[in-house]
Amino acid sequence: MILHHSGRATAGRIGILATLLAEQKAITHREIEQRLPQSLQLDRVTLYRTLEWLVENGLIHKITSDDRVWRYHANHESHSHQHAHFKCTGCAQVICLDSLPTEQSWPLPTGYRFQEIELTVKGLCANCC
Amino acid sequence: MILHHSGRATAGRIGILATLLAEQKAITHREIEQRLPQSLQLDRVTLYRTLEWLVENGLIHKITSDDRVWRYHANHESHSHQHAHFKCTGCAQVICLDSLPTEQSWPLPTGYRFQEIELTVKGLCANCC
DNA sequence: ACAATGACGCAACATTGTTGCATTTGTATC
DNA sequence: GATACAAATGCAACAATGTTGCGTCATTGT
Ligand SMILES: [Mn+2]
Ligand SMILES: [Mn+2]
Ligand SMILES: [Zn+2]
Ligand SMILES: [Zn+2]
Repeated sequence: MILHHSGRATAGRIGILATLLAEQKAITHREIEQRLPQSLQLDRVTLYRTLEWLVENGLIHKITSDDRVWRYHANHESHSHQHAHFKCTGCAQVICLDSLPTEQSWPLPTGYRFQEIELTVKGLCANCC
Repeated sequence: MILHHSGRATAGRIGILATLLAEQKAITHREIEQRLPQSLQLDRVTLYRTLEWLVENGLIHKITSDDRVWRYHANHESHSHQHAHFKCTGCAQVICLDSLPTEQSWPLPTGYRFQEIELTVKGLCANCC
């Protein structure tokens, strides 16, 4: 748990990051709240702001989804900065796929500039199959 | 404007579909509301339900985004059922890319079943460059 | 110990979309 | 064309997720 970043290493930040590190999949604000220990009951807003801070400092990343809910996941070294995700259409679980969708230049209209790619594979997880 | 589908060909449905057909890019519920003619002032809920109906009947498709807003676009024959999208990080505009992201089997964990792919390229449009 | 700055908690708000239900409208049948 | 039925609409209330403002508390550097 290295927090050599702009800002303070508070109990909340450490606990939230630990929670995310302990999780294989990407989880929602709600799920994080539920997993936090009794000793770490913090306000929803603080949780939102802490997650934002962890994202800005490159310790976690967040994933958009079609259910309008952000999911958060720790930045393990195993997967690169940019990677694809899988979302189960049965249980809504989201996992990170380590394979990059290749930055093969996408044929954009002329004058358009490429920045990044966002790729989600949908299907059924092993449990929901 | 062929509406040989389950349900009625009401003024609202025809007007909304016409609005979407007249648009190059995918637009939001808000934007559709603004573009509707004076003679077609319908309730927000009706608009939501009509859009849902148009999606179910395969006349339009909707696109998820990181701003938690659905964008809708008519199903022109030019782009296939499955296609990628581009979102401008400057003006939030979304267009459909006609090139398919290839259904090359993504390496999912064992036991997982592939259903579909959702791909958004982000960058700057010609105006925002 | 003190002051400055950052983090936190609480309340209120914003946005987007959904649900229930009564009323209206379109369509098939007569 | 009138009638009956089902579908579509309008309105109000609700739900879920996330944001903003601001006063208070805690951490850190001096
Ligand atoms: Mn990920
Ligand atoms: Mn499209
Ligand atoms: Zn599942
Ligand atoms: Zn743009």
